[in-house]
Amino acid sequence: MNAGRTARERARAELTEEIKAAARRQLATEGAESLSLRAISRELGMVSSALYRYFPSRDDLLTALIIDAYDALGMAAESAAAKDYEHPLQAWLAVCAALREWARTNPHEYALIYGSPISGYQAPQATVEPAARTPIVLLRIVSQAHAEGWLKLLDDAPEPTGKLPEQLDVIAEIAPGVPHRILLRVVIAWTQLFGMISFELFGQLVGTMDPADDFYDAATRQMAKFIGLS
Amino acid sequence: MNAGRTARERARAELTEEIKAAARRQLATEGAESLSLRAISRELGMVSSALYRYFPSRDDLLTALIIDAYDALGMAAESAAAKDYEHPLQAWLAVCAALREWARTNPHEYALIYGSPISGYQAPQATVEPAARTPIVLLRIVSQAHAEGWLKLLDDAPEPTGKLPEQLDVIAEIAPGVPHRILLRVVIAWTQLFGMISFELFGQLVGTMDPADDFYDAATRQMAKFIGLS
DNA sequence: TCCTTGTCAAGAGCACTGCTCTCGATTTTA
DNA sequence: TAAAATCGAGAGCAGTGCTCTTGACAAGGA
Repeated sequence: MNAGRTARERARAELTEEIKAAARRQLATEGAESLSLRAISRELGMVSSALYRYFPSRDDLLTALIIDAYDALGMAAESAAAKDYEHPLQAWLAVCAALREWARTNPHEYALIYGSPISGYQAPQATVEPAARTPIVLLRIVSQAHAEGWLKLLDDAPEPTGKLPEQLDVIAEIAPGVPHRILLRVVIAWTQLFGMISFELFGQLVGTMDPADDFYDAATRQMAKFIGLS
Repeated sequence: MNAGRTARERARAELTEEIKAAARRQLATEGAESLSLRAISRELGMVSSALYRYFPSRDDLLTALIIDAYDALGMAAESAAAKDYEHPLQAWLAVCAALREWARTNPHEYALIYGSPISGYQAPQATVEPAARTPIVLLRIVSQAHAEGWLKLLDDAPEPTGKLPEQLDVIAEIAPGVPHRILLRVVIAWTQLFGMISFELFGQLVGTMDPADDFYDAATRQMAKFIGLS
């Protein structure tokens, strides 16, 4: 990490990390929107203007935090998928559980990436790749399950039409060989998954399915079956 | 509306509406978080402090806007469901389309109610009832379809266990007689629906399923089939 | 009709925010 | 060693939510 380079560059890298750490700390207690550069600089014992040498604007700091959050979530999914499972269904369920677990542990960071976009904030291209890590994990499970002959749809899923075939072709690059009918259902399951997590975290389930443990378990199982993982 | 009452009270009611209208206007262009009381008062030609006579705090204004947004969305769903359909599936699809339509037309108001909760803002009890309008519409369609014998699950959906039975009992009050297995799937479809809308609006689909028209249509159809509306 | 009471907009002011610019001091590079 | 790049500190600007006081006005009872 600190390979060679001048003392200045090492100090800069360290301080950059310290700023992000303080920002994350503040993010956890307050909210995403009330993240204050001045409060961070105060916590770090420096003057607010000095902070702009490391992050040109508040949005740049947010972008860094967003990328870190995507990476952390992707990492959680990947390490859950890395274990050995007898059946791909177990891998699917484990990843789903890990995603929810991470979201519940870091609600504000989850809201940062899957909540409403920050006002006047445009997500830069750099966030696209880390954002793709999580859905890629899900797709790989399905892809591998398909290759090993585990997938079996129990109803006659219709063949996608319209713009869907070419859109699914893009996704098929990650999961080669998987039929479009199944890929479409994976995307549906993906939206269901994060819709469910968001609803739980954002309080939409209060009064009905909250606490959502059993609901989450049942839903992930049924959606796994929905895509052919029985 | 303006029944009787003194001139003062009528003026107050009018100004309250004007403030909300200006806030909505500002909400549409800017974002939810950058909603400024001072900007509103400037637009209305009054001094900022005067605004506090109508809304004690920014949160109170937000609460009013949230309730209005829930009501507008609920209204969109209800009027879509009010038409005559030959088959409940058509009603389901119409309501789903109306929800997406409203969300795409009023993205910031949608984000206000289904996005990340405002930092330090606690949704008051008054928002619960208007928030329930939309899911109730969906449940009524399923309930009526069940009563008329339209519902038919094509796979062997498992019977809900754990805390689910008593949680689904609460929902069953709106859709009496509908089996728990189906109710659970309606909730799953509900989370899928709003997960999909949020993903489209918040830019999570860019690069893959965007534009999402065909995906939305296919997903709503498959989820309708998932709950037994064939 | 007068007059008290309650309501109202206005203005000043506080503490906070993101951000910019300048100024010396320090470090790196040539 | 000298030039160039980088750094933290400080002042300052324009904006924010919110509070408090002041004086004007309308409503309703005597």
